[in-house]
Amino acid sequence: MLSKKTKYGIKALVYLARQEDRVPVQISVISKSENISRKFLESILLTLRKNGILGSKKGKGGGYYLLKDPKDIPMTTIMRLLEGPIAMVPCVSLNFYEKCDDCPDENACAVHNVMLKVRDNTLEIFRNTTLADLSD
Amino acid sequence: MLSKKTKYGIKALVYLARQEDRVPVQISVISKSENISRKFLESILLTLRKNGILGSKKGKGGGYYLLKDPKDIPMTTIMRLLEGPIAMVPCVSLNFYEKCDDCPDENACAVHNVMLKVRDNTLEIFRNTTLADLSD
DNA sequence: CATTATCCTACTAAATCGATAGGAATAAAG
DNA sequence: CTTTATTCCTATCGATTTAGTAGGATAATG
Repeated sequence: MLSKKTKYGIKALVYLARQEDRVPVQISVISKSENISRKFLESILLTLRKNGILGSKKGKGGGYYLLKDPKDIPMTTIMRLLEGPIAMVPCVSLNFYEKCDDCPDENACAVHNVMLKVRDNTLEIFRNTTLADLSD
Repeated sequence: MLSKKTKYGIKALVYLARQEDRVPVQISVISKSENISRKFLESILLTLRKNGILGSKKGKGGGYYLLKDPKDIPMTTIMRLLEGPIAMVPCVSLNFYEKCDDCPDENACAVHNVMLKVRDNTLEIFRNTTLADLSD
């Protein structure tokens, strides 16, 4: 299940992508429009900024804005940043790989093999979907 | 992320599917073979039995056994039973549907639409994969 | 009746989730 | 230079979920 953090993060990014110019948008504006707790959204936007997706400006007229063109931000990037691994088990994760304690041989593991298939399919979708696609 | 419960459950089912005859297998045998905590596995097998996947026999020579042919047990059934929804958001779930609090219009929601696509793909895989496939 | 197994309920420690609180830092406007 | 508006940052918190554990009840076998 997708966390609210990720869901809210995506919604906020879509909101920013739909802005015509790159003028900073305040947290409170997004939070009201998308029905997201202001403080919670604040922490989400902060991590997006710290990871190079958003820029920010303090003080009056400040807010957040996209640093890149929406079509250059794939879902894989957003998901990995906010949600973590895309795979359902760590042993089939590309970016968050971890060996299973209980499993002596990955290639012989039935779970491993189905989940590999699922990951490939999901990854394919996320790779081919950018923030621009979401914003249409 | 897949819970250990689901992962262990699948592994145990595969173990049972690989048995030649339908003789009951004791929890402790499976737990040792698959490196799963005995007590934890006990509770997992219990829910599988309560949901018509496994049969059980008490006392000496007792244990758990599959009630159906492995090829008649699709991953969808196992997943929904142990893990819950297959979808990443409740608003695109077939069996565990729930409306989002924050979302006034599902069809206009960017998150909804990507996740619908992901669900379709994942579902397709799980529908076409049975316990028999996992056991090969 | 003794042994061997599942059955069942309840409990628990640790982690994660979804926030919330409150002030510091900074930028703009007057 | 002061006020106001905003992000920045750290810390905390209650609820829920996860991954078990404990211990006895129940039933089948010999």
